[in-house]
Amino acid sequence: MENTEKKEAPASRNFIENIIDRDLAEGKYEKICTRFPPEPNGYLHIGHAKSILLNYGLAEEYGGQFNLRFDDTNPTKEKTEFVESIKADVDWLGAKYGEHLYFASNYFGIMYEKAVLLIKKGLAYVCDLSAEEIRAYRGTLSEPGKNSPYRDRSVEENLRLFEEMKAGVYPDGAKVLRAKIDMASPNINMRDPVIYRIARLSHHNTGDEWCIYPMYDFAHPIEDAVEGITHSICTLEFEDHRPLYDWVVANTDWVHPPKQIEFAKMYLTNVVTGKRYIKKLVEQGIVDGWDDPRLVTIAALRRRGFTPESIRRFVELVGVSKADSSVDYAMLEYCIREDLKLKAPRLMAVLDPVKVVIDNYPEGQIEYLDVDNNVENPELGHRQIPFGREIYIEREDFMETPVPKYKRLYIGNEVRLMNAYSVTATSCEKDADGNVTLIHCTYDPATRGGNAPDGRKVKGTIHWVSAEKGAKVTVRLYENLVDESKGVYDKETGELNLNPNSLTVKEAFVEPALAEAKPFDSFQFVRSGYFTADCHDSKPGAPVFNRIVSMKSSFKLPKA
RNA sequence: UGGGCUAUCGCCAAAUGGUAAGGCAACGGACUCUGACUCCGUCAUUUCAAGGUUCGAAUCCUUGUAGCCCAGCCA
Repeated sequence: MENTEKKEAPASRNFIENIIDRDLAEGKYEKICTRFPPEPNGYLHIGHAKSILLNYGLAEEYGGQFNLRFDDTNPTKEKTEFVESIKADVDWLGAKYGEHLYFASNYFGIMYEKAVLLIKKGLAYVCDLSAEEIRAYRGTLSEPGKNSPYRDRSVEENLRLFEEMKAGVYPDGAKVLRAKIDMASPNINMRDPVIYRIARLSHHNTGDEWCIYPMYDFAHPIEDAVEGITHSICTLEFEDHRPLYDWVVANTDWVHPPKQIEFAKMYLTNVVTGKRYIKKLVEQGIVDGWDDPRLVTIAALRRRGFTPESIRRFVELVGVSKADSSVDYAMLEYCIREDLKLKAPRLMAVLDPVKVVIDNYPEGQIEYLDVDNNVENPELGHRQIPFGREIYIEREDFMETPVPKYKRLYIGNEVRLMNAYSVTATSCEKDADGNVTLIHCTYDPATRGGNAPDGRKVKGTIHWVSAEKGAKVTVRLYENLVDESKGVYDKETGELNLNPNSLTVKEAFVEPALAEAKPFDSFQFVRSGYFTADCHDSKPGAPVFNRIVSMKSSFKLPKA
C-alpha cells in the first residue's frame, strides 16, 4: 500500500512518562516495573482497560516489567470466578504479564512479619476499641481525633496480643492492629489507621489459614515493594493515602521503595459505569447479564464486537492526566469504525425491507455477480452474490415523491443497485394505510457491474438483497441504555433515566454468505454500520448479529 | 468553613517563562459503485477570574471562584 502515512501529532508525553523520564535520568532505576492490581470482586470495565493499558504500555515502552496482581486481602467480596474473568479480560486486551501473575494473599506471611516489625519499632499497637468507638475517636474532617486508650501498650504486650489475634484467640472485630502515627493529623488517613482486622472468612486462595487480614493501606505498599514495583499507578482518590503509603514503605525497611502516582479515572458520556447501577440493571433483568452489549464491561464490549485494537487505540487517544474528565462516547465509536474499516468484509443487508420487482428481468433467472469483499482491501478476497428479478431494498431508499436533494430511488429516477445493475422506478403499490408494499422497476442490461456503456452517471447507489436467495438473520440494534436527553441519572431520585428503545431486535435480509458467520466475525453491513456475530447465540445458518456501531450519515430527511 | 487535588475550544489533551500542538465532535467544499471512507478548508488574539512580577506569562506571585476526593475493621 502506498502513502498510508498519516499526519501524526508530534509525540507528546503524558505526565507519568515525564516522571519516569526524570527518574531514569536521575538513575533511580535501571528497569521500571508496573502493575495492574484489581480486587477480584467483579467484572472489569472500560475504565479498568485504561489502567491496564497504561501500566502495560509504560512497561513495554521502557522495556520494563508488567505484573498482574490480584489484590485479594478482603475475602468477603472476592471469588475465583472473578479472578478467571479478569485474567481473560486482561489477556484479551493484550496486556502480557507472562510469568508475572501474583496474588497479594501469597504475601500474607511477609505482611505479618512487617506488622511485627512495626510493633517492635513502637509504630503499631493492638487496639480494643470497637468499630464505633474508633470512628468516634477519629474526630471529623475539621476536628482532630483523640488517642486511643490502648495506644501506649508496651511492645511486649502488643507482640503477645497480635500473636494471639493471629492464633484465633479473639472473636471477629474484638481487636485490631493500628499504625501509631498522629491522631491530630489533618489527613484523616494518618489518624492511626487500622492495618489488620480479625475476620474468620474462608479465602479463595489461602482457605482458612488466616483469621486476620491486612487492610489495603498497609498491604498495598508491601505488595508493591515485594514485587519491586517502581511506579505504583492508581487513581486520584488515593492521593490522600500517599503519605500513608510512604509511611508504610519507609518503616518496613525496603531497599527499593516503590512510589505511588495518581491519575484521573475515565468516565464516558451517556453510559452507565457505576458498579452499583450495573448490578441493579442485571438483577432487575433490564440487561441480560454483565456482558450485555449495552454495558461497557470489557466482556460486553467484546461481545458487542469491539476489538482489543480499538480499545487500545481509544485509551491512547484519550490520554492521561489528573483532571476529572468525561470522554465523549463518539471517540470510542470512532476507534472501532477506524479499526474495522479495512478488516471487515463489506456486505449488503437490508434491515427494513421493501420488495422491488424488476419487470423486464427474466422470470426465474438467477445470476451471480463477483464482488470484492472490501474494495479498499483486496486481501479480503471476493465473493459471488446472487441477483434476480425480485429483490429487497431498504425502505428509506425509496420515496414515491422525493424530498429536495434526494438521490436514491423514486418514480422516474435511475439508481445503481450496488455491484449490479442500474434500475429505474416505474410505479409502486401501496396498502390501505398508504405504505409502499411493492416497487416496480426496469433495469438496463447494459449496466451489469454498475457502469453504463454510454457513460451516463447515476446519482445514487443503493444496497439490496436477492429476495429468493437472500438469508434471514436476527439483528440486534443497540442505542444508549439511558435517555441522553434527560441526563443519565434523575436529579431527584438518583435513578437511571432508561431509554425504552435501547434494544431493537429484528429480522434482516442479508446476503447468503452471512448465514455462515461464526461468532465474533465482524462485517460492515453497507450503510447500516458494523455488526458482529454474537458469541452467545450465533450458530451457522441462523446467526444473530449485534450492531457494534452505526455508520455516520450526513443526509437527513427534512421533517414532514 | 480541616486536608488533598484539579481548572487550556462542545469533549479529551499538549505546551515545563519565548508568543496556544493534536485527536474526537461540528460545519463548509471536493471526490465517490456505501449521502460511508478519503481529501481540502473552518473551528481558543487567548488558557476559571481579578490584580502583580517580567522585554515577554497558560506557565511565576497574590487574592478570589468553581468542581472532585477523604471521617470502612472496603479497595
